[in-house]
Parts: sequence; structure tokens; C-alpha cells
Amino acid sequence: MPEPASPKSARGEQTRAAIVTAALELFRERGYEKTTMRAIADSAGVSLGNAYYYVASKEHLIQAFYDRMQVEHEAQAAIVLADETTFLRRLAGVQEAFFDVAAPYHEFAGKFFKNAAEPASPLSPFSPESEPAREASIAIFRQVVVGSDLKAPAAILIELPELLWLMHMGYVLFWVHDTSDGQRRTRLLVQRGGALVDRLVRLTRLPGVRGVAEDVMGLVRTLKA
Amino acid sequence: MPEPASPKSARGEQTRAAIVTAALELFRERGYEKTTMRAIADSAGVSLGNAYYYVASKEHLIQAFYDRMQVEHEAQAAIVLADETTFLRRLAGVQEAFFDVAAPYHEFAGKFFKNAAEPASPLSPFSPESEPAREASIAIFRQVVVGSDLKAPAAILIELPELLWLMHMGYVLFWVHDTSDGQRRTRLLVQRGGALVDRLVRLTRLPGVRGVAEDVMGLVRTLKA
DNA sequence: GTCTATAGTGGGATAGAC
DNA sequence: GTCTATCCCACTATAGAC
Repeated sequence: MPEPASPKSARGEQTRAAIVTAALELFRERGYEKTTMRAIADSAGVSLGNAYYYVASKEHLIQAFYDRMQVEHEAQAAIVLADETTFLRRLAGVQEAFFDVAAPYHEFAGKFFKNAAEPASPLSPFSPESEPAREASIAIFRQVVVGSDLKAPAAILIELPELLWLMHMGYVLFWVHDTSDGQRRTRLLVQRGGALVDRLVRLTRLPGVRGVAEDVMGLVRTLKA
Repeated sequence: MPEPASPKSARGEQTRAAIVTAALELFRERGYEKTTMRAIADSAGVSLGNAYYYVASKEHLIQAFYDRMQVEHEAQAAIVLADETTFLRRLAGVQEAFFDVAAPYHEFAGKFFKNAAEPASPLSPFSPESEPAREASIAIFRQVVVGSDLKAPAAILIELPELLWLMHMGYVLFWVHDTSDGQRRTRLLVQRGGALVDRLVRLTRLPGVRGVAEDVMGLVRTLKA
């Protein structure tokens, strides 16, 4: 049992980075399944054994891809959030930014997506291992809400970022299945879905609707616990 | 390229059945991943190569499992639908019936679930290959609606069965991730989610809400096309 | 702690003879 | 339609260099 996982020295860090970079490049070029660990090791200039010294399995290399996407999304989202003030435009802008960032990897994403879908997998967006990335993503949606002109009951505003993140996961699910060119159907969904959410949230000020909205929030809270 | 997939002779059908039966038994005993194609072939009394003459891949064997579940769900749902008349009770009953049927396979389901999540996979619930099973499932939800006391705009009633099926898929997603004992959190979700849907659909008769509901339906129709 | 080289194992999938 | 033999590749094991 080697189990270093996180390198101890600067040199180790460099080697690890070389392996990850080589992997991501090959994944994008030939796809996940057609990229062998031997090819990754070769391309990184290390032995197969050494590659396994740094990455626990081929699947674990996917986490590196997530991390990169998250960082890029944050950067793009920050631009939108600095410019827009209305809830709708902030929401749509942030969501579109994600699919802008993800677009080059659409085919690749479809191939390895199944690894993220397994509940027990550390790659699942709901896993404990994914918590940092998940929290970072939810934080973006929190900014969408708090920096906006949105008016709604406090109980709803508090739960909303997490709900938007969940919706985002749903969009991603749609996206990986979306074979329309440029994934324009996903764009359509994001645009119209955003307008819908905007209307729905504002509707919660109507007495008849508010009760239902509070039930939704109660249910979400219950299931989170 | 052999590509028989569906056997030509009675003998072939028998061989295929033996393979599928052996596979399902082993899957339930030891789980999907720990069951090798060699073990399946052995257990069915055929050679490995012959097994591959009948099933395109190990993943394809999962379809057989789906089919069995679908048949059992239909049977249980029929009992509920014969007894209940209110929309809420019909919906909740049918959904609970599914998780009753699925319960013994919860662990197994988590293990192979990822195979269903890959968009390109024939095992995806959205794939063309899954259309028969999907339509059969939607048909159950259509019965939930049409045989009930539910009153709502026609445009909504038409789209509702498919939406309920989608919600059902969401529940299944939650279920495979649900580690609470007996998956009681999923039961809770189904119960409270059902009550929520009931209220929401009836709310569509309010003028302010109706517009939003029609937008939702429009969006769904657009994305289906 | 980092890395190489080499030799395996196990299991999904295929080729080609019969 | 059925077999045997083989391929391929993720992954492991080990022994040792720096």
C-alpha cells in the first residue's frame, strides 16, 4: 500500500501535475475510454508504476477535470456577477457561463459521466469527497441571489442557492444527453428555465402560492437533514 | 460482427434465456461488478464466446433486469389503480409500488446504476432502445391521471403523465443515493412530493399561476421536439 | 519519498476454426 | 451456433536505484 495521493515534495507535485495534464489532453483528444494508463504515463514521461504512485485509479483523474472546470466557471461567473444586478440576468449569465466553459468537453463528458453517476463513487457530485467543489459551486449561486434585486420571503431566499445548484445539476444532466448541435437545446432550457424561476420566486409573495412554496422549502430541509 | 441479438431458432432462444437467467441470479447474489462473464457463461453451461454470441456486452444484461422490474411494477400498480379514485392516492400508490418492487435490489441498483447514466448507453432510460419500457412506464402514469378526479386545464392534463414519469426518474435518482434504512427518506419524498404535486396542479386554476404553468408546458413541449 | 523496470493477474471482448 | 485461443488493458507486485 503506497497511498501518497498528495505528494510530499515540490518535485512530486510537479510529477503529479505532469500526469494530470497529460491525461486531460489525451482524454480530450481521444476520449476517456480510448486513453490507456500506459499512454498517459508515456506522455507524461513517467513509468506506469509511477503514475499509479500518484493517482489511485484512472477514474480519479476525472476529479482533476472537475476542479479545472470549477475554477474556470468561477472566473467566468465573476465577470457576469460584476456586471449584472437583476436576478434573472445574474442567474442566466452564470448558468450560460458554465456551458460556455464546458462546451469543448461535451463529448468527453458524455463518456465519463457514468462514473459520476454511481452513488458510492467519490466522483458523485453528492459524495463527501466532492463537498469542496459542491460548496464552491453553491457559493456562486448564493452570489447570484444576494447581489440581486430579488424580493421574496427570507425562508425562500435562504434555501434558494442550493435549489439553484440542484437545478444546475439537472441542466448538466440534460446537457450530457443533448445531441443538438452546439447543445442549443440546453441553451434554450437555461434561458426559459431561468425566466420561469424568476417568475415562480416572485409569485411566492401571493398568499395562495406562498403556502406551497413553504412546503417545498420544508421538504427540501427535511431531506437535507 | 455476429449481431444476432435476437435469436433465430427455438434452441437459440433457450440458450439466450439460460444466459440471462444465470446472469440475473449471479447479479443478485454477488453484485454486478463481482459477477464475471466467465461465471455467467459457466453457470449457464455455455462457453464464454457463445455467451457473447447472444449478448452484445455485459451491460446489455441489465436490460433484462429492467424488463422484469417493469412487469412487476405494472402488476402492483394495477392493484392500486383498481382501488383508488383520487389523484393523490393513485399517484402516491403507484409510486410507492415501484419502490416496493425495487427494494430488494437497492444495493444492486446502486452498483450498476452508472451504466444507465451514460447518455450513449442503450441502457439509458432516454435511449431509443429503452423506448418500449419508457412508454410502458409513462402509460402507468397516464392511467393515474385519466382515471382520477383531477380537474385542471386540458393542456396540462395532456402533458402531466410524462412530467410525472420524469419526476419518477428523479425519485429513482434520489433512491439510489438514499442510504437511510429501508430507504425511508425516499418514502418521505414520495409522500410529500405527491401532496405537493396535487396542490400545484390544482393551483393551475388560479389565473396568476395558470400563465406560469402554461409556460412550463410550453417549455416541456419544446424540449421534447 | 520518488521513480524505474519488469512480470504478473483478472476480466471484458474478439477471431477464427469447426 | 458453438467452441478454443487470444488480445487488450486496468491494475498489482516486487525489487531495487537515487
